[in-house]
Amino acid sequence: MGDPTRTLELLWRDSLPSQAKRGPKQALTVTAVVEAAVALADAQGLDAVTMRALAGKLGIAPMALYTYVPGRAELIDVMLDTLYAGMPRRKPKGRDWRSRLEAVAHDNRALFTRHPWLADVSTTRPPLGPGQMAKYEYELQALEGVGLDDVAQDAALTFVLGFVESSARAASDQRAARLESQMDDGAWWETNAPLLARMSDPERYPIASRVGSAAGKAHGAAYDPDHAYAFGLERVLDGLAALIERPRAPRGPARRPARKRGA
Amino acid sequence: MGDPTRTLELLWRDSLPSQAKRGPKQALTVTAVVEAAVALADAQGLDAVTMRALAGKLGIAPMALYTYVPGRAELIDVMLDTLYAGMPRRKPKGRDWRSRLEAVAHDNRALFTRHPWLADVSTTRPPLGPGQMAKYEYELQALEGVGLDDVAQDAALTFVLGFVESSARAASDQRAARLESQMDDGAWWETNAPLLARMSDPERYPIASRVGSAAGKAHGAAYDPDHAYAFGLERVLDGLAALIERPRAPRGPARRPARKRGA
DNA sequence: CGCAACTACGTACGTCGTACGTAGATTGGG
DNA sequence: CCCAATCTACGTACGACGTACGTAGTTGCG
Repeated sequence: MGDPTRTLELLWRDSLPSQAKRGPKQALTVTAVVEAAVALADAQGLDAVTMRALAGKLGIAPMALYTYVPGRAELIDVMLDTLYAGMPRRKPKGRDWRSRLEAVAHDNRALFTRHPWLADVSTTRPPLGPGQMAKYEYELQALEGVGLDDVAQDAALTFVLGFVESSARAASDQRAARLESQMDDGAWWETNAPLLARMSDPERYPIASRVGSAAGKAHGAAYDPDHAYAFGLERVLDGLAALIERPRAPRGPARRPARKRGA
Repeated sequence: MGDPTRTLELLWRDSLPSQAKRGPKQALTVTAVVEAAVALADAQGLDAVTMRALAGKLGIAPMALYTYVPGRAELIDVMLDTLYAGMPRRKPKGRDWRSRLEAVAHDNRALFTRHPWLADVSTTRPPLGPGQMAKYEYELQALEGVGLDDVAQDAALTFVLGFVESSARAASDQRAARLESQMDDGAWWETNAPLLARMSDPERYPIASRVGSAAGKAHGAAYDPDHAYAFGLERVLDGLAALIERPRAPRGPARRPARKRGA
């Protein structure tokens, strides 16, 4: 990422008092630049967002971009926050925490689906912009009033979002591998099966062979992102349920004894 | 990553029948190249593993590397598989599945700690090398005999490993941000607090302000990777427990009705 | 022995982000 | 009102990077 302070000013540019400036007016706006960059990334991936390509799309010289944005890293920061700002904000407060959290997960997954290049960006610790802020506020609502203290609330949300990002990244990795090798999973397997069969005999790897081929047959591929997401989300929510719906005990150990935290 | 078939041959190079070759013998071995690359990545990060730098370290010309490895992408594939091959393989079969899985998670986390550049690599779907294979076989043992069918066994392991990678990546992102901004969390906060205070008033973002500052105070930073890992791992295991230790019911719905899989 | 195959490597190309300097437009202060 | 301060836009250029390509030299098989 880029220089944090400079990025902060950029992110909050709309809320910031814009003092009158001396020189000529800018032909474009930061927002327009960011939107063009997002469109470019959506269409051709993050690698296609080069300063030259973006400038060409906007009809300006490459170096003119630097009057809008300090550098490529900061541009990407703003792209991310812009997307966050545009996420849906429903009001599903009436239902149970589980469906609320599920909705949060789905919305985030949808964002990764719509903008696959997000998988190439560090979304865990982006600079704190207005979009991120509003997103955080909104998503925390899903966990309000379920009996978690503030620290646990934050940790739980981080946990859910981390899972969604992780599965989105796995899906993106698979997509990239498929694109690169120019063949689908079936063709890949056909090409490499002979070699693999000779290498990975079921005697050396009995469980791996059994489980691996079972999973492969079930999904029609070595890895099924949709199934991994559906499976994982259930586990994530069940895991949080064990924390939230733990039998009320004002003090003392819960059903299971407390567990030491490993290194 | 690189060309799959060529990479496979490279990965299984030790098990493959090496037919006698015509020309002069190679001065180095693929293994030596890979080990040097790992050392370089450990010391200075994955970006520092340039073909020129690696060649310099090995005392050969940059282009000579291409006689050992088809390209940089394939080199990284082999680096990853080499690390997998060297992971510890204990025999904790006696204990319960939970501590077995916990050990698997810890071992993987330790690998990310020892080699932080792994966070920059797609570890979810690497080419199937001997290291990956042995790792898969070993880690599946933790889930043998707990009553999961083969497909669920694979999904459960993927789930656990995905979590570990996700938290490792978050930790790595934070480390990178710290390095780049040249200041620790305290200094960053001091610098940017005035700006942030003006932007993010607690009236617009009440929950975020409350929870965010509580989490910040508890960890002494905006994000605590160790806590996120400890918290998350408990949830991961609890979530799997809900699947594994589900009350035996030969057929029909479990305690909760089956859930539809979202898009 | 001769030739095919292989290693090692030097040069060079096309890509990238962006530092730097400059020309021209704009506007606030005297 | 004017000019100096200040900002925009941009051209050129630098130092990375991965790696395509061609060549010289070495080895071992037939």
